Amino acid sequence: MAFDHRKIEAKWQKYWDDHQTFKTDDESDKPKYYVLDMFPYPSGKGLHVGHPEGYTATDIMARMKRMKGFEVLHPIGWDAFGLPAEQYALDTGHDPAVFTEQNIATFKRQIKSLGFSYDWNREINTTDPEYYKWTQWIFLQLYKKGLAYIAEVPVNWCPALGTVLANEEVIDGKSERGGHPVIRKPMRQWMLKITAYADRLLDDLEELDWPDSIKEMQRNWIGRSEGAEVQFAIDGFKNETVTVFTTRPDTLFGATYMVLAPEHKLIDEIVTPEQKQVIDLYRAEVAAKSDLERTDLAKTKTGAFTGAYAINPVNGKKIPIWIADYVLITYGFGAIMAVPGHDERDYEFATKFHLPIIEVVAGGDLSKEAYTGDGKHVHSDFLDGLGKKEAIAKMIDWLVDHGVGRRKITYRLRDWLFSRQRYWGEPIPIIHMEDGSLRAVPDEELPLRLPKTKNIKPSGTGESPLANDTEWIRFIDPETGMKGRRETNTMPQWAGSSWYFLRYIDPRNKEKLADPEKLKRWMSVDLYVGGAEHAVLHLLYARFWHKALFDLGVVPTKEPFQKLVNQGMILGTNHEKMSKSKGNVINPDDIVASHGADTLRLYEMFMGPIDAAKPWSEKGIEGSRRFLDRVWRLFVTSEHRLSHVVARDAKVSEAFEKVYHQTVKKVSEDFEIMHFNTGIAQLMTFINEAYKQEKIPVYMAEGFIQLLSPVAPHICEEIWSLIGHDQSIEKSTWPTYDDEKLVEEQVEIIVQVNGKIRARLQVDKGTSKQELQNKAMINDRIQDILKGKSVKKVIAVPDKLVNIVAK
RNA sequence: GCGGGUGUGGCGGAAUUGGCAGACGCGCUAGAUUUAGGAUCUAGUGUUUUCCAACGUGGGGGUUCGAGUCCCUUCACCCGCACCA
Repeated sequence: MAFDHRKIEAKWQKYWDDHQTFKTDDESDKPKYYVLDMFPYPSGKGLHVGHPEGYTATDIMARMKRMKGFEVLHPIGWDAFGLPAEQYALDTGHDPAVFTEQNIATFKRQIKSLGFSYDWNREINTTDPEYYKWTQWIFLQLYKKGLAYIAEVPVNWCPALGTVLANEEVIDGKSERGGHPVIRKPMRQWMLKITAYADRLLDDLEELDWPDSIKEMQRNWIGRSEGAEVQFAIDGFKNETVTVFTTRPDTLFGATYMVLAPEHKLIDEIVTPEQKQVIDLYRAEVAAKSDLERTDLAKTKTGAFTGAYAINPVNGKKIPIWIADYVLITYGFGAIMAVPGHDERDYEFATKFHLPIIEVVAGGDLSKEAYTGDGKHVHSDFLDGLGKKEAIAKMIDWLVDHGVGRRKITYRLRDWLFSRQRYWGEPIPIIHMEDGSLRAVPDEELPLRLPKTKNIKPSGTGESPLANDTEWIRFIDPETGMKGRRETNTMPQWAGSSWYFLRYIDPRNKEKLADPEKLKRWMSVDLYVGGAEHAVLHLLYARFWHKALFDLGVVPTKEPFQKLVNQGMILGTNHEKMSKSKGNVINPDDIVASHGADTLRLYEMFMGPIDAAKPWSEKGIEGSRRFLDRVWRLFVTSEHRLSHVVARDAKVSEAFEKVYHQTVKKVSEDFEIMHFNTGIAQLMTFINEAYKQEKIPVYMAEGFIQLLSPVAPHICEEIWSLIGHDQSIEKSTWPTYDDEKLVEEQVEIIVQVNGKIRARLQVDKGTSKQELQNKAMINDRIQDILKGKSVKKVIAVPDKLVNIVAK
């Protein structure tokens, strides 16, 4: 009889709950292991099959490490603020808090049904005031350190909806809901100065055990670029200069014009009356373009001449100042010196508008294209004859000496836009006083609670719905009587997820974010598993907050996540991304009901490497179930007793004994490096062999069940108890293997002639090269093949092969 | 365009200090069992070929006694970034 997964899984899930089997002991003196899943957002749709993949991987590690003698911290919680709940609330008139609570209940039920070994005592929720109290506290620390500031920045404003939209809510310049036009509108926003940490975020990547692709993406995102800033005087304007950033100051003699971004604030001042109309027209044109169009239409360059001229500081030449949208206001100084001879974009622009192109680095053919390579400088006065590197250094020295420039590093990374004009987020604990000053809410008044309110509709002014709550925003200083108004912006979803891994360590602490001693014990996270979609934003924000907290002395490590693994996506059976519209979605609830949680866990780990994208297969999941059935039938009788095949004094062949020890070794090693698919394959091999045995010793049955238990814990607990144990298998010690049982006395050697296998030899292990060669040469078949040929060379590799080269 | 990755039987995938390609699973074939089917157990299963054998890791080239693995080149697909001066 096959095992009854419904009964057994429910039984052991209850047992684990009742016995608090997975409760983490802070007092333990075992070595620690902190294994973490990325913070789930409890969406109304519930779990999809991608969740159990990462969760099973971490659960296997957690369960195995416990059996290997580690004190394991394996927590879970809810990243529960966010847009979908607010949108649902708007659509239905319900309270997002209630909706969120229901979603969490669904997620929790689903996660529990999969039998993950979380310490549920440490469950946290970002929407819990006891949690967001500390999110607000961290914000205030950043504010006090000067890392949070208010700036006017353009946001996605939708006049029809009367609200600001997140980037992902804007599709082709229209609102995702309703298809209303969205414009870029400057608004006062809270910003976090992540750029102050750019270099450290970049440098510290080196020491992290993360996938190279993720590190590379972070490097590109930060986009550090070394060069120089150069000041250009403007002809006819004594008090104005334009500063540009360039990575190629050595080409300054080749600068034949200058380009400002259309949003550059100097344009209005310097534009000549004759050109004003052209410029205004062009700027209007650009403003009408969405970001997408601006980059999409990048094929042909556009621009307009201001009529003004800048003075090239190095040779005093007048060069025209243009504006063009290929220069971005958000990068560098929003202005460039154009060197068409040695920059492809400038070349294209200069060609189109018939601007002069001068060669200052030899080596290319400027009649065809820009030359961006290295070479000797020409037409460059004091740089002539120098290569790129020396020329850059010399030019920077010259700029510094003449007070018109200096070495400069810029970053692609911009400061973090931290405000959201939304209700369902952490309130920013700041009060705007009527005298214009800002006041931080005192620590002892935290948490600043999100008010319960019926009206979470957009305020219409671009402020968050909190502006509707006149009672909540009003503030009067009890001492001075000065009035103030609470900040109505809330925090983005990234806030709560930027530090949650710290709270798991001490989730109920009322005095502190977490006890420093406990932080010291548990940080950093030893293994962090999640999807690659968080490669940049979440992982960069969390690293930034962590470093700021490190500087404040709150946390003991400068990086939060030592090892990171991205699980690959599970595709539909048609090898395409699962989506409702394609009708290829697999619901884990259905699989748990039909095949069981153990089968789902096993199958997801067996499908392929953890980090690869893999298609789902109906037949595949059945195969995994079949394997568990085979395990069950081997060890358990139809009367639900331990099979008589398992015997204490069973004698087994050396060959089978070897398979067992090989299995312990391979599974232990493979699981340790998260090669679950190959480890499981070895478990299958063992069962295949075990089926051919008359008797199986108890210790082998136990060892096998222990090895399988991290993957399929319910069935293994059941068999473990049938073997006669009265404690959870979790409390047992991971099996060991005996190296001596693995030693081969004889090995098979292949004999090749010219690289082709012609014979096999059984020889003693460790047979010398010379002897191998002799044995190979006297082999009948080899003799046959070598007839009429002369041996040129013989390569012998002990315990592996002999290769005879013959002509 | 730039950066990163992947490419192996009918399918998912094994194999890395360069040394027996295809472990394990799915599917398929045969046998046993069964009234039958399903399930189960056992064996087989890269391609071509009567045999000997030859061929075979996206394509082409190279290094080597020996290449899925290293180098060059090329193609296809996936992911990320996208005028970053």
